Amino acid sequence: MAVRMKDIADDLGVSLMTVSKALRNHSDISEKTRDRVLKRMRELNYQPNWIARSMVTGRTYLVGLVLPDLMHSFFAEVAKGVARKLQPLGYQVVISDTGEDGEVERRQVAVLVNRKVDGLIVASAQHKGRLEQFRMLEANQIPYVLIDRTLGGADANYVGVKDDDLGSLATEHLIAQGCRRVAHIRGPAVGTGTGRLRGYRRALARHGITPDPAYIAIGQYGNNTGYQAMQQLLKTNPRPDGVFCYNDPVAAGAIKAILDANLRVPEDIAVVGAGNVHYSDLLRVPLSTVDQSSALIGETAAEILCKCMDSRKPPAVQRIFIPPRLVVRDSSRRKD
Amino acid sequence: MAVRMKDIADDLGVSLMTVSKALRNHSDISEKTRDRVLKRMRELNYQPNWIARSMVTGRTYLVGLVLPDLMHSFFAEVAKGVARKLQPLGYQVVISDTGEDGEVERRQVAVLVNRKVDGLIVASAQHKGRLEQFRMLEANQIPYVLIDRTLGGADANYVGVKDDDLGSLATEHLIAQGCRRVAHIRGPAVGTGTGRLRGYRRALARHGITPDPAYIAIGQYGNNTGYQAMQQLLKTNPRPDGVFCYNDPVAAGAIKAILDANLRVPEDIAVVGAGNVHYSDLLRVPLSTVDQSSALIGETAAEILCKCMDSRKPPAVQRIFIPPRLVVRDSSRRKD
DNA sequence: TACATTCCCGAAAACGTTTAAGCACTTGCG
DNA sequence: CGCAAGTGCTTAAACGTTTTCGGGAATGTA
Repeated sequence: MAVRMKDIADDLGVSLMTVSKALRNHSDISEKTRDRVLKRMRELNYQPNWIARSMVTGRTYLVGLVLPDLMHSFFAEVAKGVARKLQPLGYQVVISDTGEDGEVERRQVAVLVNRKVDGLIVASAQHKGRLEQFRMLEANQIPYVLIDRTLGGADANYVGVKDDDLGSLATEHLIAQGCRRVAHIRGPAVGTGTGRLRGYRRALARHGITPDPAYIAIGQYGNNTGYQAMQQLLKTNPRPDGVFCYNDPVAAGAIKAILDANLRVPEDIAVVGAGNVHYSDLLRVPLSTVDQSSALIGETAAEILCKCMDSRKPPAVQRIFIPPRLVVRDSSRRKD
Repeated sequence: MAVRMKDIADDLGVSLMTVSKALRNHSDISEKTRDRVLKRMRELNYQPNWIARSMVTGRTYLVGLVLPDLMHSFFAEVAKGVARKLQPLGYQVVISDTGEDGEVERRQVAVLVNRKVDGLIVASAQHKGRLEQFRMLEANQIPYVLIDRTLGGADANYVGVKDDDLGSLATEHLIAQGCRRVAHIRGPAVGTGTGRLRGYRRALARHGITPDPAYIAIGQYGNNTGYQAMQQLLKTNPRPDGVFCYNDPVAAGAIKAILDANLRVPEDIAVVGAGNVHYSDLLRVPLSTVDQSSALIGETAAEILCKCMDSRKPPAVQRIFIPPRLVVRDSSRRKD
């Protein structure tokens, strides 16, 4: 069916090896012969067989991208960033959506390893300490880069924002806008959730505000998490006058709950999210948020991974922290 | 490194073929031998080498999913649906984001074919008639399923809503809500855009309303398309009292434009979108929309593709139309 | 001329699996 | 008893590349 190296070789009266070497610019081949081979390849529209090539080189030019939720546009944008860097280099990206489930993630990583991907980029949904899958990667010499979420104690490549800083930035902003009772709707107990919480606490401390435990609501991952958590916060007395939300979807839910309670945003309660998802300024109240440069995270992770895949010996571990960037919109802009 | 069939064979003193057949439940092997082999496989944690297998069978268990834009949550949800069906069957899904660019799409399809994917699911960004890539797929005997967007004249498997019906449904709804000057912000000139436009016209005709060309605005694909198109519509006199928008992001932009012009939604202008993206009811004005059952589209497409990949001879072409479903929220609900 | 070096090219083996064919031994049947 | 069919396993070849090694011809050097 498809044209093989052998076809070209027979056609030109040279050996298969000459064709193989010519294709890869091996120094062994004279310019004249190489041109002859390359010309014929173009004419016959020869396409190298990746599978046969992988079989012998051990490289597949496949990269796994493991994400907790593609529907969250933060991750979709990361994926675009990764693909933008990797595809021009000949890699294909295999995306796996784990649904924020650590066990599914573990299985998917195993499947990808079995598929012989050359490397992995992972935004892990594992809880602290569940690191077996990464030990396994290291045992198999498969390079990987963590994104968005660090894993406690993992001495691994990482690209993302420092969640402490993100939490501080958002909280400081609310305080600067005049909020004195700043609440927080926190995320799951993975690195990201606890880091942002820590930043929130730190900012409060810096301003001599003692954090009220009742002002910290837990938003499990799900659809209405922000709405429900906010309803809970509204029952406190006095109620908060500012809320820093784990992420934008949560913040959107929170705003809905506030408006449904006949309160105003930001006058009664100011809201800040995180992630700057692309619909943030289309919301009922345009949402202030902390941008994490999702595409940049994807691109940077891809670059680091490339370095690892290209070098025989694993290069020094890199941990790159992209500074969070505050995007102020109506939901936190006090008029005064 | 990894354990191979040969290792197990040597270990058990049988031939490599016995191991291979035992693994695949080939009838040639006695139950006793098979159990012995399978047991040892488990003990050694044997994982078949997909590449070697692909090399000889010609099947990769890779499926390409070509989408115009992962950031659009409609497609992200389709992707989840596809993966949910395919992964349990051992397939991996390779997603390719074309950025709504027909040329990029053509290249990506070629790359995926070269990667020897077993099948393709494509939401094509090609304009009418640019069908070479699909001819190429047919020539290579690679099964494919189109989703969301039909391609004029293509006699291919398809899963999606009938865009005419979607357009009619939305427009009929606006008319039923009392709108008399119904405008339309249309999408690009691919099947989806023209189909919805046709449905819009049909609904107007059914009610004896002659469509005013000035009420049809063109929204090229992009970020602010809905906002700009709506601004254009607001300049007409009399201005429309209802707008059916090509999709939800466009509708969100349109609502923003209306509110910025100090008009009310839905009292002054009712708005309906399409796609029911997951943030639709978090928008400034919760958005009425036409749901396209995105996950179901993905799952159905995956099922059809499986049938094609499993059978030697391509089964009869299937075109499955999923009925659009109206989701009425505030943006089109008139109080009277 | 003799010898070393460089330049092109080719033969053989390998990668891990499946497909196809075949072989020895048992069973079924008239 | 003789032959056909079935059972359980093995051997050989193939899939399309790359890696490794080596060899002949041309060129340079003494």
